[in-house]
Amino acid sequence: MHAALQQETLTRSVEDYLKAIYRLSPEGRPAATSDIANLLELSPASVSGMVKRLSEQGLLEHVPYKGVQLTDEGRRAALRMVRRHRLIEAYLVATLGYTWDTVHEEAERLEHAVSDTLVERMAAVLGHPTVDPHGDPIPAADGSIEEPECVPLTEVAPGRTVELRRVDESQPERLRYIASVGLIPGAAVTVLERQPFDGPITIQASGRTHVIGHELGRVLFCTGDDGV
Amino acid sequence: MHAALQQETLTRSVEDYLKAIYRLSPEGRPAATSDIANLLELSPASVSGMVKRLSEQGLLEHVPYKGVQLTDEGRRAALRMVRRHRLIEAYLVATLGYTWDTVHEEAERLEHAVSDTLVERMAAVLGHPTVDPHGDPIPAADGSIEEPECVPLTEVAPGRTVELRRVDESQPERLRYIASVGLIPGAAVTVLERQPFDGPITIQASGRTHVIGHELGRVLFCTGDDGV
DNA sequence: CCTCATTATTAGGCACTCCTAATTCTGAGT
DNA sequence: ACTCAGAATTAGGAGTGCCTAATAATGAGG
Repeated sequence: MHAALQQETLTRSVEDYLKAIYRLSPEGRPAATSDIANLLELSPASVSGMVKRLSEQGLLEHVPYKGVQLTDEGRRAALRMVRRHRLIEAYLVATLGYTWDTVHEEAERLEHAVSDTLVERMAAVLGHPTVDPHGDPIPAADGSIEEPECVPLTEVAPGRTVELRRVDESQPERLRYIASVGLIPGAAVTVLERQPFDGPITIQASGRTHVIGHELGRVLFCTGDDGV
Repeated sequence: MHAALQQETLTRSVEDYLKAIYRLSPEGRPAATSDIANLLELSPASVSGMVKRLSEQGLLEHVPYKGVQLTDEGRRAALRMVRRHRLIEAYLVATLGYTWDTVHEEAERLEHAVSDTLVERMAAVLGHPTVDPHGDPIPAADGSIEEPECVPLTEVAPGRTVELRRVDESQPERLRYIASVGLIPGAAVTVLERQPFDGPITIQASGRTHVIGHELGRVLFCTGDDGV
């Protein structure tokens, strides 16, 4: 009821908290104070304080010492930010020469400044894209979001060829490396070999063979021929 | 020396103060506290406080009870914001369907969020424009700005035909009216009649005749055939 | 079931940016 | 010169959002 009123008055910080909590609570499992503090690079004490305020405002449900979850209103606000962020990334890459390693930082600031009108115009110019440059799905304006069923490359059986859908990484240097190896969303990747005990993975992508670490494999999400 | 360091840390508020003071001190004449308060819609007391802090930071020169001027460093920062604002306006109008009456508000928020990189890319996409949609000159990246010699329409002699260069107005409704009468930058305007005592002005623009109030005439800046 | 490391919260502070109310300064007109 | 309205400043206070240090709760291992 007062959602519309508050929507106008969320501060930059609040928007960041909501986005972080959204990111940290897949399937609505509660997020821990320390994880939020880590993600936002703040002290746990600061997070405790803000969480308390946001709970009182009805954006979060907080069980002290247990964790925090978004309310419906909080989730709406979070998804609005996610939509903005990903559309801005898509727009900057498509029209202003940004690359996927540089676009995150710019979007991180712009997402708090753009109007709904501007976001929707960018979406229209791009033909209403459904994924951002990293392959992350873009929530619809009504807040609905469709996460494709993906598995990390670390779980693809040797011999299988899969399509790379999403790269869950934000460090620019790592992204540049990943792109340099041809691992961009849409690429076909064949797993040639997988060493046991979280060892390296040998793959073929864009016709070349590469050995990648297990840790890197964990951020590369793929769908296979059978839909998984 | 510490200019570069501070550049990174100017807050939104500080940027707005600098921009306001720049606007209020043509030719470096000091700006009055109350004028700044008016423009930013703040109390004079708030302005006094901020002015004191910014003076201590070296962005302003303040003579208490007299007025405030930008230092070189403050002017640089102000011009940077003006450049951003006007380039953003030009970009939004050129590529995202904005009109001159709606673009100011969006730019007002974006100017605080964009990176130098983004601003320069927008400039490049537009072919480095020199004026914004209202005809205001866009400062160069080095801070130089070239104000064309203009006179308000209220000072153009009857019978003269001039070119409308700049419309110094930001209220959307007024801008829509002005555009509806064909008074956009670049338009040729002939002054047919001027009533005395700040009375209305009869003009011809886009082949039609209009009578406009003195107050409106004061925001329409023109250059004539003889350069003035 | 008790202890203790981990995690979270509260307490107390600070910087920023705004406010209203009270005070002080300035300069124009007598 | 003096007064006084208007402009500017200072005083005091509030909300946000962060911090460090101190305290409290949790739950895993002995």
